[in-house]
Amino acid sequence: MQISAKADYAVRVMLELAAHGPELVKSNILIDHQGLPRKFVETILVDLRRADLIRSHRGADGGYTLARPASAISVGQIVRAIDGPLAEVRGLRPDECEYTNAAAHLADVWVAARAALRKVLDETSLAHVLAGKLPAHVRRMAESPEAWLPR
Amino acid sequence: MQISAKADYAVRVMLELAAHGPELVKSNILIDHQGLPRKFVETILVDLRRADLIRSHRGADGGYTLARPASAISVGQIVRAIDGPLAEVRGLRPDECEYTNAAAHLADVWVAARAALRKVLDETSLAHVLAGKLPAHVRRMAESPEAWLPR
DNA sequence: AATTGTCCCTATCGGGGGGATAGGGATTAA
DNA sequence: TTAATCCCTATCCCCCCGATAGGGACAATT
Repeated sequence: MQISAKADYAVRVMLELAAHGPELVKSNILIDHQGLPRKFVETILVDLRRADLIRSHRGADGGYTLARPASAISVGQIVRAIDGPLAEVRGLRPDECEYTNAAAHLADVWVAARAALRKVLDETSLAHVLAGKLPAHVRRMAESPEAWLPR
Repeated sequence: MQISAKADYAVRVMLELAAHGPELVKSNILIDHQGLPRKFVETILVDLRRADLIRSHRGADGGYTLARPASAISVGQIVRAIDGPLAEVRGLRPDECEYTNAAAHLADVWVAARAALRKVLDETSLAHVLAGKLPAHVRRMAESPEAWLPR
């Protein structure tokens, strides 16, 4: 149940692109602004382009830009492009899991967990995060004081 | 964002224990009923005991039993005992993450995601899963048809 | 006290993947 | 032609995941 460094980096890079609007941004800018490891992020940028989340331009005056408006790209899409489907169990999607005996209803729990994640990650766009104005139900989640307590 | 095999196995073992009520259950029974790898599950049982989620008894007529009633043990507690804190980012809890520039508000998103997970996993007990009667808000999540669609 | 059945501990393994780097090739603009 | 940039492949290290082996500790029975 952890979020990979790669996915975290990917979202940060995308946010940095969103902040620069439609203009081309060089990888060095992204990397410096967020303080990320160079070569590693380069491979992430390739992944993001292949997932059609960003567009690239080579040569002098090259760079990267979002493939769509920041309001049309969700955090969930980015995480999925990098890490694969949300909340997999032993390499299976939650809905593909089959359980017997006492565990018969366990799949329902994993599916609910995935749905809960989707409600946050798929309904929060880069534009939301950039502006610091999250959707109401996400904001309520993040604002609750107990959400910030360790467990 | 995946649920480890170890955590999945742990929950299934716990459910099997819950199904047997307060009586001692031998590891072989648990393993056979759920079709799990023997030696691997033995190490999981040790972890669960150290986390004070189960009690064990050695010798002939030994076995395992829940440390508390099934209604007082949540799926979240089990997952946490096995995999560590929910939704960590680069080994840090979401609330410990610090971001700058365009990513300034990203921590809010990770915290919201964790809170969403907690709402499902921490409020669903073994008794709920065993009976197939999940808490209302979890059931609503799991029942939504789109929750079962891949993305 | 010997036996038996169970849990318990440590060590180990193969494989894979996460995080990261190196080096150079391809492309574009000037 | 040159310089800047993205792009690709390969590689590295290391840790962890999933899983196994073998034997030690313990409790009950006899």
